[in-house]
Amino acid sequence: MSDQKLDTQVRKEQIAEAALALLASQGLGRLSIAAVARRVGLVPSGIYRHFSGKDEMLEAVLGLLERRIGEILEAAEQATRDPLERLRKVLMGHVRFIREGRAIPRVIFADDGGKLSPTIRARVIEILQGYLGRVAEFITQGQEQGAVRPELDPQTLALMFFGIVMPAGILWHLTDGGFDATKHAERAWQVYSEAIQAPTTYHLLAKNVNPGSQHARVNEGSPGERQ
Amino acid sequence: MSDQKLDTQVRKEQIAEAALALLASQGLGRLSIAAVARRVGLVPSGIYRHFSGKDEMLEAVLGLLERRIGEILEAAEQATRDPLERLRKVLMGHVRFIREGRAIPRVIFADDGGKLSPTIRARVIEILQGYLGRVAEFITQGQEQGAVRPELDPQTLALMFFGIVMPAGILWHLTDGGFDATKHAERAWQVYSEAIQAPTTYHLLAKNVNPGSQHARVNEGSPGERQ
DNA sequence: TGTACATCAGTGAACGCGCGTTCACTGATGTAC
DNA sequence: TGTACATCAGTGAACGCGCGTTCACTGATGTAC
Repeated sequence: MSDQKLDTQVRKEQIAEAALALLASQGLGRLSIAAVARRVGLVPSGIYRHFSGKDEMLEAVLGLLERRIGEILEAAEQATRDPLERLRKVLMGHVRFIREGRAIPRVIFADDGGKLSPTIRARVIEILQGYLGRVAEFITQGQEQGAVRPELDPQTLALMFFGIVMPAGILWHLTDGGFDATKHAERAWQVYSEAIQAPTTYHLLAKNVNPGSQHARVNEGSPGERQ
Repeated sequence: MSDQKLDTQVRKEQIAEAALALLASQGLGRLSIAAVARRVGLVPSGIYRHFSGKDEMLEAVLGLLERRIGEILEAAEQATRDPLERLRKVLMGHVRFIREGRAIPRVIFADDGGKLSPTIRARVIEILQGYLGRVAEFITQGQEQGAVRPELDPQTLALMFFGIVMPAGILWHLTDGGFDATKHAERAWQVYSEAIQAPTTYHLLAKNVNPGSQHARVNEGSPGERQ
């Protein structure tokens, strides 16, 4: 069945990668050893050369998922210093993942009706809370910079942010891609960002026009067009 | 196993009810004939006296679920004429259901990784869209009455509303009730309702002071206290 | 009111299926000489 | 460079389990006389 023998370290990664790809369409609970083995070109029992059992494989795939989520967050952090813009980038990153059939939301929200072992379940919670914590950090940064209303609870806003992604992902999967997740995300983002934004947002333009300035002007086009 | 023989009409309802109760902890895909039978005091094969197969049973349980959701919406409609207040009541109704371990969100969002038959999947979409449609109606009413910003898309707002309930339900289940869904719903509602509210909300008091009036005043206490 | 019968809800054994897992094996690969 | 051997990734048959489903049966219930 398999073309060649491979080092277990390489195979482990291959297997985790294959499992992650399958998660997009199957959910964590329904992911089978057989399906993963088939995708990687092995016979089901071959998986046991690299993992002691299903749970150990799931832990590997969750670790991979965690890294992928981290990558979206880091990409957003590196793309801009504006916290709101970072959040928008994260949102769009998620939507892209959904559309590409990659797993992120499916795993986290499917939750699979208690089929998961306590270990795996705890790991899912850990990843979800880690994610929400980092989104909340973006929001806190926004508050410190005066871009986000200071009276709002970052944790609540983080979960509401998640509440934009999740239903979009579910509807997208449920309708086999018929639901336009991108459009929803864009529209919802407009409502969301306006809701959390502090009344005056000079600082937002400040970074574009003159990073150090506290008093840039609003909506007057590109710097060169000033009258 | 069973104490008595019952009319199939009665049993059908019992079975659907038992299945709905189990959905809260199991999700639609993992719901087993055996578990439902046990709960209703029958042997697994006994279910087949009343339903031709699992799918027919699931259709019955989805019908019941649809009615339950309808009840929440109707209770909200009868409780008040204020569209925003109606939405708040719907939200709190959902949260109560989550806390009582009743099914609504679990079923709809679990989506169970493609395990569902096309018929059942279509039915889930139908119920979800019916629900979202009615929430969108509340929002449209709010716009007509001037309570909700007219430029916002009702469908988007409906899905964002769903985005408050869903993550709360998932976290609640995932943490075995450790997550405070009520508190989240209340905080999220504050953000959400403020975001969608039209800047001036005269009409809100109008209904309390004088249902027919277009020009009631704001924030001056009870009608008797007018100066 | 009492008896005979048809109906049909409920039973339990049995099935095929996919699953996770085990285990004795095979044979390609890398290493020691 | 060539040979002998140990290692260990990959195999395929077999298992127990829970699942949905079937089927011949049992026996309580309601009805006809």
